[in-house]
Amino acid sequence: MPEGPSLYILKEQTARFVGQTIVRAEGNTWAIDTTRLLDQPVLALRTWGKQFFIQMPTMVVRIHMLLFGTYRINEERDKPPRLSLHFADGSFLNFYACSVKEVDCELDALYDWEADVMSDAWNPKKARKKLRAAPDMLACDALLDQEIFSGVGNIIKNEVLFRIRLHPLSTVGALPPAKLRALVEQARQYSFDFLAWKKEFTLKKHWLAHNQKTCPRCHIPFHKANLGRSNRRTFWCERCQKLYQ
DNA sequence: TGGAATGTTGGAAC
DNA sequence: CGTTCCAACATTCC
Repeated sequence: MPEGPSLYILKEQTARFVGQTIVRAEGNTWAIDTTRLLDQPVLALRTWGKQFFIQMPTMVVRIHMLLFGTYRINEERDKPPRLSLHFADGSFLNFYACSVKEVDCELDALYDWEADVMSDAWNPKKARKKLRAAPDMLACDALLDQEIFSGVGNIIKNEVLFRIRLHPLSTVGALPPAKLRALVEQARQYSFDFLAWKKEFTLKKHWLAHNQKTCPRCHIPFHKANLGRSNRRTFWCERCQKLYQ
């Protein structure tokens, strides 16, 4: 569920709730008082990277799916919902095993919307500028930095690095300008490929590096290790992916 | 079947 | 005081 494109799908599927009023709110969340949601109209549903915001007149609730979060629309699961919102027309939206919290209403001041790779506001020039300002950062960490590439997760990281033939331990400052540009371009492009494949339920089938044993390009075994400050699982080909440092 | 994983946070430890 | 490390959360898959 949790990378940016999946949240984009969530936003699409829940657009029908914008403008509706919450007539019942419950769930096992401990972080907010669900009675405060009662009788509030949903003013907007937004995403920033992997986060989902429910904007109401007097509060904004943030949902983060973390690793295991799920949701259902007009459908129950066999697990208790973390947050369940029922609307005047009888429809409902349930979230499970996610993080729920109230955030400051000033969303525009809190988040850099130009950093969201799924957003119309995505600003590749600004992303390159942020990268140039962090020359010591490793490529594998840069892609997971939500301030630069909001919405990119570990799958997208591995696939982008493989696609642009960049070694995960390359330092950002050592990248030739064309490679830096490709990194930024593909962070967005792969995210939209991810979105299309996710919608047709063929995402895993299209993985070239993530969770793979052998390089599909040169057929030698992939390396697999937890790399970088982020210490996340990384798959790469020592032959195809060039190291810059 | 135990362990790891599409992720983040907060607090302890240094 | 800054940074780094680690547990916690909770579900699915192999």
